[in-house]
Amino acid sequence: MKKTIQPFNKKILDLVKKIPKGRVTTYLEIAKKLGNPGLARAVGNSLNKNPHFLKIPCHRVIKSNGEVGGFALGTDKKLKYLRAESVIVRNGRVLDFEELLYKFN
DNA sequence: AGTAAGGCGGGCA
DNA sequence: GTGCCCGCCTTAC
Repeated sequence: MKKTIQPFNKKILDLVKKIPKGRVTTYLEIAKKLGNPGLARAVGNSLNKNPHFLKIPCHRVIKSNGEVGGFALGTDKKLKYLRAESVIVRNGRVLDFEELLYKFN
């Protein structure tokens, strides 16, 4: 098996790193940006397996339906970080996440 | 609303 | 090196 697919992860890292503070994005957006919406799982998988936590604000990435989704360190942590960035979270769901959604162009 | 199946990369056996 | 199972999801039944 070859090594880590650079384009895939790199793209994810690049996109996620570009998310402004207090802004969020969805796995779907990233997946679509990568060329295939079906990549959603693979996207989260990479963020989870890869120790990019110090470099990538994974907590700014949520599910496409507004739920914060999961988090390697714990969903509660994710909520905490989001709140710390002025993102209002209610019962695991981001309020007006559509407005906070950072769309890559 | 809940459950099941799906396409994709990564990690471990 | 190859194969199988899993996963921070999405969509359809």
